[in-house]
Amino acid sequence: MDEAPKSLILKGWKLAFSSDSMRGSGASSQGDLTSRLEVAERRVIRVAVPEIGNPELPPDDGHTWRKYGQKRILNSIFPRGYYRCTHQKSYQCPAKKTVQRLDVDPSILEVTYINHHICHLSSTAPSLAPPPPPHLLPSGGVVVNHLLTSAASNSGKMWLPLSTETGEGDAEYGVVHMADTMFNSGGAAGTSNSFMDLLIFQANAKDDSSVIRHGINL
DNA sequence: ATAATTTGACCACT
DNA sequence: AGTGGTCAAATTAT
Repeated sequence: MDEAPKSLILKGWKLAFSSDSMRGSGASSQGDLTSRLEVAERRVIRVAVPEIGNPELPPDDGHTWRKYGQKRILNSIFPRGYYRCTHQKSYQCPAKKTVQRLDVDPSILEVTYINHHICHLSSTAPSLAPPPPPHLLPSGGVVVNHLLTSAASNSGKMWLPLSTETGEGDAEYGVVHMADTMFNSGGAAGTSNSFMDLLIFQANAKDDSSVIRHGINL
């Protein structure tokens, strides 16, 4: 029902990136399933929702997502959206992502990325996806990319720390650069790698010419 | 017509 | 039993 141009919404996005692998919830307690079968790591990114457009519209990370479900979570007044890589059908991209609005901060969207993208391999998309930059790093990856491809030359980027309102495990973090990541599968049992690199990426919309959108229509 | 989104129900795990 | 997650069918949008 809404047909708001996504391209415009991307302007002025603030991204808070926190990488964190392995959580204590669920499987880690028993240490059974955490063997190595499910290496699904989850990265939690916080983004400020734009004042315009759908507040639940997640930022473009350079990949197309297909919503496959929405569920209401206890504790949250807002429902959680489940997205999957559109290429999963064509490329089997295991990448998934969930978008949840913080009840405490409706202006913040908590996007949880699960798994990495494996698309980009086949160049079936010649003129599609001009965004080269967005690439997750080799492991540990930082999925945070900027849609400002053409604006790469733009120097209006600012990295600053974003809030910590929850004051939970997300204690204060210093600004960092891209996560380095060293997690790997398996070994981690017991390894305390609760590190979280947080970085905020503010896209300056100085360059309107930046093509943030990639062909979505078919 | 195709593809994506929507909503509900089902399933799995805790 | 409850919650969270996924699938499936229907609907809507492109």
